Amino acid sequence: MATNIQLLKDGLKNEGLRYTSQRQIVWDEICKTDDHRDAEDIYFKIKTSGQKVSRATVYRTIDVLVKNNLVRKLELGDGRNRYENKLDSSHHDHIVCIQCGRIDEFMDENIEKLQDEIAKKYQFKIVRHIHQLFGLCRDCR
Amino acid sequence: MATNIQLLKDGLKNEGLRYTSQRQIVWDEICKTDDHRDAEDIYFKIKTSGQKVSRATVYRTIDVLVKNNLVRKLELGDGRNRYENKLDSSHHDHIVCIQCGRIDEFMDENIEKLQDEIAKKYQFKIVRHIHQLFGLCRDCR
DNA sequence: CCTTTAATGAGATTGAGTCTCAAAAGTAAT
DNA sequence: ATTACTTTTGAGACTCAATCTCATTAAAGG
Ligand SMILES: [Zn+2]
Ligand SMILES: [Zn+2]
Ligand SMILES: [Zn+2]
Ligand SMILES: [Zn+2]
Repeated sequence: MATNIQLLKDGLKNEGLRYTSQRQIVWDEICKTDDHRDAEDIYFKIKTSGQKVSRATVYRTIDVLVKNNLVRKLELGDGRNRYENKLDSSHHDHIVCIQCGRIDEFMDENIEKLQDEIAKKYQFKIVRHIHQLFGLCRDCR
Repeated sequence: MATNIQLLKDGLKNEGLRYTSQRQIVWDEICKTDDHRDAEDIYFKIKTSGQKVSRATVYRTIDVLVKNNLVRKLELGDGRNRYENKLDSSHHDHIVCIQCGRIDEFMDENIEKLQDEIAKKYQFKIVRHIHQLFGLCRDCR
């Protein structure tokens, strides 16, 4: 956890931003699990734990963390963004159960390479991608 | 265009739904271009053309068309769904310019196959996927 | 400390999309 | 056509995630 604090401090310093207790609280909460949670979840977890961070600050801090590459934003296309810490996870994409909400992670080096080739073909300089598979998990079929 | 009308009538009949002038107007508007437009765009295009279809009906009709496989919904993760007609286009994914909004279409048989393998590995039965590449197009670099 | 500047909180606002319910219109049988 | 029944429509209220406003609070550096 000590290293998490330093990660945050360094990230903020790099951007010329200030280290505050609220930002630490939000970052701590996001580091607590490897789930893919939305901002409201994170906000209410903090709230019910008795700590005081406003909704606006939670949203603003999450944006800061995403920009600083500490958190990844997951766009599932259902109107709620999800977030996951990037503490130890390298790049991956997601396979989502439309029944129970279970989210598994996958990473396929070949797909990543093919994406680069597509970018070259269309003469785009890619900065990010969204790749999600939706279906029924083993338990839900 | 005559065939478009029949496509709509058949699609509605299959679902036990009624053929109405409003549904025809919405479907016509979506068939007019091969763009990837959001519901508000479609609504205002109809409105400014002098035809009268309410916002609620435009949204409801688009849903009907998506369910009937006449229209594809595109989830770009920015809070606005886009729609495109499926008149002649087979399956494809999208490569999007984050600067000018340009959307190109791509389709890679190998990626599609690799997705199936991932689904097998994770024991999911896939029903759809989202795959979008975001970056700068040639003109915007 | 003191000053400067950024961050926070409470609540208003936005914007896409959905819901409600009375009125209108399609459908089928008489 | 008339009637009876059911679905669809329209206007506007409502929802929900997310953003914005602005007065107050608190970092950071000297
Ligand atoms: Zn499941
Ligand atoms: Zn993940
Ligand atoms: Zn561009
Ligand atoms: Zn397309």
